[in-house]
Amino acid sequence: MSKPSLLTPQSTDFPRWYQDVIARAELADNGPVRGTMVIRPTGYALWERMQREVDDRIKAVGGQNAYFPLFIPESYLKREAEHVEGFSPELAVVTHAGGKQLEEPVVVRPTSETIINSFFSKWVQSYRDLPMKLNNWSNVVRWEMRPRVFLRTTEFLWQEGHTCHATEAEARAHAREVLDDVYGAFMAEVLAMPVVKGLKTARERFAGATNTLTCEAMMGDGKALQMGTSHELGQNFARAFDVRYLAASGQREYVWQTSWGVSTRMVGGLIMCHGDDAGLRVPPRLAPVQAIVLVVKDDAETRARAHQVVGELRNAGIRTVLDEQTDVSFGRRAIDAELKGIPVRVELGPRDVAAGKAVLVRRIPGTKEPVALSALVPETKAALDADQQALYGQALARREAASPHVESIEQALEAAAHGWARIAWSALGERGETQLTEQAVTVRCLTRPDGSLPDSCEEPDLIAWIGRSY
RNA sequence: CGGGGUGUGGCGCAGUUUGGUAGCGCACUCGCUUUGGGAGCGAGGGGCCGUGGGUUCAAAUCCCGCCACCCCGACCA
Repeated sequence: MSKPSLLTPQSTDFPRWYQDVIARAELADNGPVRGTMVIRPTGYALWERMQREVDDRIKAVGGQNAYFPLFIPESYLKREAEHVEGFSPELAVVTHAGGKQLEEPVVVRPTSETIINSFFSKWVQSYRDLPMKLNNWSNVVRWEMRPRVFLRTTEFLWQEGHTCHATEAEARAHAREVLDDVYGAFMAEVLAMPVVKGLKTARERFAGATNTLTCEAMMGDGKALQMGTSHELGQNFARAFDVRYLAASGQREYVWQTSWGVSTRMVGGLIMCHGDDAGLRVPPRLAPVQAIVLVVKDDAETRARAHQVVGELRNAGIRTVLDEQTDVSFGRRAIDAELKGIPVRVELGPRDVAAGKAVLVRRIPGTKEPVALSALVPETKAALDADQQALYGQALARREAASPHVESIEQALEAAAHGWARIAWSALGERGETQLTEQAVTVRCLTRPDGSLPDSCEEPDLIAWIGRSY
């Protein structure tokens, strides 16, 4: 029996491949309104795991969860000039409610800086109230021109952190702490995605920010995806919403602020970064299901042994499910597990049970080997650890191989056909950036030559990372 | 908004050039046989062919208008 290729080869038609994986792994569907997304249980489980991991890290840097309204008075958006200019084209505005026209329209939040600052102005009174670090897990709406499932949907789920600090230095340090200890660490350690952490250029900066810090990841086809972002807001919103505190000196001062977020886009990034032609590959530390025990044939002894194996794996702290639907063909079940990217599959049939063994199938390296049942737990643990590292290593190697250092705009454009390029920011400049934009290539971010995060775009000797995005 | 393309059962498509009353694969239902890599055979159910008009004895097919969606750009977590 020949096995047809599961998916379109990703090298030739990557977005199509991506859509295919999403549909066939039962992660999400398109909603009835253009650009909206319905997340299925399998996809949502990935998001839940991400939420939990990110939430833990937010709390570790002092963040507290709160909740703010979905509807924002239109006038709030208008208080910060750059902010309203940046967001107005993509706002969903409610003009009618309760059966009549509203006196003042309300917008469905595209982000919550304005509404949260209206409360900060009440809640922040003294230097003793600072720093105030709030986080809002919410949904937001941005009517984008070109939606794409998970990557850029009209409605998306995210977390948005908003903080107030007494000094500029403290705010800047916090924006960097979030980028490194919350986002960068989570992406590297859990998502197994190496990210370049850098500064956005003025052109790419968030509307209303004084600096935008970003995590950029390379996808399997060489394109770039902004995985998360952390903004220094300066005192822009503090002035617009009158967020002031009484300092120890007795002076009233405006606070210095940050805001930062990651979204369901990370689910898309995960798929496009690690997926292959057989579907998803989910890093073990993230995987909602780390191991699936598959009963090969309808046999009482095999079934009993499989239940026992599941118990042992669970006791060892491995998130495990049992598949004993022997009325569905073996191949179907094996391939479903593969498509969904479950890191380890334990196949157990009568032959294995008789031999005191099981077949350990690892999704990430694609290996398959018999393992003694007595050694199954340690072998599974070792495989999960090794494969988490391997996935990160593969992604990093791909990025390094596809990010040459170049010296001219022509060379940069050439490299951007397949991946990224690194070029001296001084050799590019804002004029060069405009020139790249005409070819749909953008400056993803600026870093120092050693890859660290610069203090500002004006620092000498910066490196511009350039590439295409979705 | 600019440039391409597509609309035909739930999904993916053929049929359109050369009009003759709709077909294939997957999925679904039932039965039997299967189950160590997307099972096989048999029997079924399901479509006023995007939409409005026109030509014709006859339109998925030809003509005119409209609408929707997709892809490539502008937007972007």
